[in-house]
Amino acid sequence: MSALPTVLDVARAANVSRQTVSNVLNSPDIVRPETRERVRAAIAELGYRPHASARRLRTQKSSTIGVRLDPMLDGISGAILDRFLHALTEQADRLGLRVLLFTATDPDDEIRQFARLIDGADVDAFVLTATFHGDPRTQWLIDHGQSFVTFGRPWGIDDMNDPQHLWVDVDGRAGVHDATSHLLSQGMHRVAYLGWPTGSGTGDERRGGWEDALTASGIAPGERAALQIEAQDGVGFGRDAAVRLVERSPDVQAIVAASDGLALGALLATAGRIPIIGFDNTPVAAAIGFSSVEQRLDEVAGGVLELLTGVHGGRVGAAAASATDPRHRLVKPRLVIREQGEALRIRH
Amino acid sequence: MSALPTVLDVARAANVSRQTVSNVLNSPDIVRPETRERVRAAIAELGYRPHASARRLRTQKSSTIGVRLDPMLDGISGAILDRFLHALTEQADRLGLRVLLFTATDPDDEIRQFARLIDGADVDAFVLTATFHGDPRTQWLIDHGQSFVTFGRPWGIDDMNDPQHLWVDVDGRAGVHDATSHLLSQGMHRVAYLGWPTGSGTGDERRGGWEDALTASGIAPGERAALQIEAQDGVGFGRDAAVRLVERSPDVQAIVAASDGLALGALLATAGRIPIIGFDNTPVAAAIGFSSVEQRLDEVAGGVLELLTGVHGGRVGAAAASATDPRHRLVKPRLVIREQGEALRIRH
DNA sequence: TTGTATGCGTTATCAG
DNA sequence: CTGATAACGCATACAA
Repeated sequence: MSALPTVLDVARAANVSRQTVSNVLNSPDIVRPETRERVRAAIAELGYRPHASARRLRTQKSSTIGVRLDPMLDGISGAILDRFLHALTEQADRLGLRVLLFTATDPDDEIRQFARLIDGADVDAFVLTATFHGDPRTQWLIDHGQSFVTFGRPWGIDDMNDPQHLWVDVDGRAGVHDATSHLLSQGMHRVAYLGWPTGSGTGDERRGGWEDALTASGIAPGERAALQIEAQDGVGFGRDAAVRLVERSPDVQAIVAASDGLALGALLATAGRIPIIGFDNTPVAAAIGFSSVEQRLDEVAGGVLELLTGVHGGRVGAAAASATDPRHRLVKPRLVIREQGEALRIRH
Repeated sequence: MSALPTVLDVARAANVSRQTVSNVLNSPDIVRPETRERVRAAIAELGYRPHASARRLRTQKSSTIGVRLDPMLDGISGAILDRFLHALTEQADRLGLRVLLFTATDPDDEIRQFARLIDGADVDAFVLTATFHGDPRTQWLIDHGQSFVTFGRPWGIDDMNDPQHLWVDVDGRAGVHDATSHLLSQGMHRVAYLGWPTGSGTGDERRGGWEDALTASGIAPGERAALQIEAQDGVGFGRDAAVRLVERSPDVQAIVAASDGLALGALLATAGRIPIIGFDNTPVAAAIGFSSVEQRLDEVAGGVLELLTGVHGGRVGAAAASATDPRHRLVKPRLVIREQGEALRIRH
């Protein structure tokens, strides 16, 4: 049951010294192949595993990444964090890293948690989500020399070039651009955009993608105005806004929305009669059956870990590469097309 | 940056010996108050934190709970794990416990992960979710003397009384009973049930709650048959089934569903004209606006931790109490009533 | 009540 | 290439 084997047990079983065992584990190449194999056999036979805490105590590394579990951001698309976490955990495991969860009530509290986890040597890097303009957390981490990567651009300051701030983000502009182009290419010229109020970095980028596509397609900016409407995130808000939109411009042929929540609202408002494309490809989009822009969270997770374990990543994992390695990464989303309306065919 | 203070630094600063400091931390009551305060002041001043790995090495406890992050079970209600995780992490933190994530592709792989995490002393207890009939994981854990608690009953064998198996579950029967009673008390006598096919423990329990309520209300079992319909989980399946139900029994006055996914389907099928109550109170229910049975995941998380740290919990946390402590816990869900139909009012 | 000695399992250093 | 010795930071049995 208990009484896990230690290096010493392995050493005895293989007839070598304790240190040789350690070497086999950490620098296999400096051990004679014959001995190495003998030790490996003993390890396998005894089912030995290095004791994580002991190793951490010795190496002063926890090989653990701290991730804050947000209090469920926006109702319907809260599941995206879930999927990100899953991808992150899975890939971290392959790199010998663990993922430790923590919670916090607000950014200041989160900073307190940082300090706690660092001081306890529980964690040696952080992954931050839901970054926002003027986020105090990143500055604190930089000031305290901690390694971290954010999922989300450091909106505002210095965006692309801050050498201290490693980040991965999804290219929402490209995603919405693709969605819009797809609809345009199907012959629908009056593609509307249902987005969040101006001012959020993410939201403005996404709207930009729609604008770009329309412009490229030769739609006059003046015409664009009639095809755009803003709403807070949420099914109800989306429905109301879509109703107003259609009243104002009855000839709308399709709608691209900034989120699946808004998309669902638009779908309800239009009874599924025109194509709607959402964002995030949440389970709801899959369940109801409408197209959506998928974030490719596995790619994001991979990018986060790559940055974290890379040259600029700091204390985590094996560093080796040139100093010209990228410090950020923009992941291109993927458009998931679905036949729409099946689930929405309503009886009366 | 680094160079964290150790007990020794604190001891020097407070002019005491090294383990007086340790005592202040672990058994404050055996230290003279005056000294204790002096030590505490030094701790505060230096910003000292016990080194987690060192302590774990010494105590042979990791104070860490392993949780498997499922690959997102059933589309729409996958978010419930998310909320459970959040509650668990938050409450574990208050008990000085950490939550470590891992993933697995199937039960056998999960068992391999168990072994890995145990052997590495990364974790000293597990919380399992999504238990099923004949689950090999629980048997393995029992055989290997590991402590664990499941969120979900060990369906099948020995349910309530297996002394080896600690579990917490939500009383789905009571939840559906409440939902049904609520509708009955509003004067609707023909309350239908849209549930999963017979055979799943969870599903059968929930259906039982509906049957109980109808029976108590004096509805004949024969009449019940016409009011019940089965469907796999999913919005589309729920919609189709609800359509058939209404065709078969046009006088249905309300529907209770086994999940929010099914409920949403029913809502679409009936265009929101009759009250529908779902299960799980997912963000979708909140966003669209229909009633649902809430699982109270904070209660579940609390129960899990209580069992884990209690007498029967094994290696985790402080054990102290009588041997008659409960080995399982059934959490009563809460009915969340919402005004329905606002979001579903469709334009044509 | 406080101090002293010892070991948890690992890895790093340095001698053979 | 291998083997002894020390140290990571903490906690506990024991003696003062």
